[in-house]
Amino acid sequence: MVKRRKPSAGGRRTQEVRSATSRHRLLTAAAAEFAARGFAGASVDRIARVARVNKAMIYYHFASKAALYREILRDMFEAVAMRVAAAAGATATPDDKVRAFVDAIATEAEARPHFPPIWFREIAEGGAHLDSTTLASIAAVVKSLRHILHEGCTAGRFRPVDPLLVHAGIVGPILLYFASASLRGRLQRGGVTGASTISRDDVVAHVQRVALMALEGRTV
Amino acid sequence: MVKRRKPSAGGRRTQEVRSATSRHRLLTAAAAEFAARGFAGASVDRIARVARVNKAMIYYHFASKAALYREILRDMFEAVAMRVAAAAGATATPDDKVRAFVDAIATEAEARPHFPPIWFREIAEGGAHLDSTTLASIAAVVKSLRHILHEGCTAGRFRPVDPLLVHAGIVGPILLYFASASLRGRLQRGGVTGASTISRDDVVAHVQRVALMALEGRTV
DNA sequence: GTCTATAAATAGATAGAC
DNA sequence: GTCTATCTATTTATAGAC
Repeated sequence: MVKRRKPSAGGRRTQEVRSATSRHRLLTAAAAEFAARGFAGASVDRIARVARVNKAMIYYHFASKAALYREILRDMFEAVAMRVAAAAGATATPDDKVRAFVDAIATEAEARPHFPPIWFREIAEGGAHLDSTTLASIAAVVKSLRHILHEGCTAGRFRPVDPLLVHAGIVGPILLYFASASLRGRLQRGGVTGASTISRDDVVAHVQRVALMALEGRTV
Repeated sequence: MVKRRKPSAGGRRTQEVRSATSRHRLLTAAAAEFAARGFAGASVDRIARVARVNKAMIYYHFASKAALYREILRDMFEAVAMRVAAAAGATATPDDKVRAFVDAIATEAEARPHFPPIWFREIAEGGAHLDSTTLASIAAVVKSLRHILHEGCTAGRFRPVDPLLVHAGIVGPILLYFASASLRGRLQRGGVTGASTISRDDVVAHVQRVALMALEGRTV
């Protein structure tokens, strides 16, 4: 998923493996740091300390703090775009493809705990750190969804709805659910009942159902 | 909306007005800074510069950077909780109350441009800066919604659905829409069509419709 | 690939004059 | 209420030894 770009192209196998470990540890620690404090608030000292790697190694593997952050974003959205494209390209009914789209978003959000917080933060700053590659991945997600919706329309199953509205109706709740896990815990202790009894499957099933209802012909 | 708490309780009228202006300018600048860079990334120097106020004034009006941030959070969520409580307490059908709830969230998100980004960021750090007052406001929003849903169930209009699922289905898309305005612009220029043609009313109407469908008896 | 040492700028916060 | 000046810690990043 994460590929090395810079260091010695002709490096020996051992070097590559060692480098991958150090690089990978940095990426993991950095993802947690960026999720918890945002880009501007993240500290490269702290990232290096958590990764148990010398700080100078950050600048050996990456050009800058911003480049490290962009690599995390690129990796995150590439993975989402690929999983969503697989859902859209499969052989299935439009209904099942919508369900698969919802599941794909949830699966990525669950597999990468730092994805929902980082995505929220990147939205908050207007996508300031998104390079063209990552922007293309995000666009690909919307395009996959539009493709699914168009198929559903052609098949007479869906009525025409703006893909971005459907996208917001799926991604918004899913990200909110995964990003707010710890906050729900605090709310529940504060008297809001039924907060943490919702499971991942409950949320996915609910969002799938609601998305499909929004796409059907009926109007409230 | 924002009330002074600390400075001289017996202050003269003129002082209070002067103070309110300086304080208000700081709060406005700080909200923009926290929205754009997050709590850890925000700089009190920059806040003071944008507010055209001496940096030391921040510590005259507020105990610390954290206290300033908490005051912004408190104000934001108090306003939302009040508007939502008004929607829940009005004389109307359960359906109309759900519509009013959606509209209340959208109205606050629109009136305070820094609300969606700050809310996203605060979720991203697990509500680390939420004091008990603000936590109570957030809980009150969920309680208002639960009250509306319960009324609808009693009236035989709604089937029982977890309020937090409905909450996520409303708040997630609305915040996503308002927070991602500038990102949608970039996506559209990158080839995703139909991105910026969606209006506030489109989103509100869509979320209202979808929320009500989710609450009806039918199952997909 | 990994380390130490350090440069150069900026961070949050305070003291004290007016 | 408002200001200047300043303390101390931390920031990103680099130079250069090994």
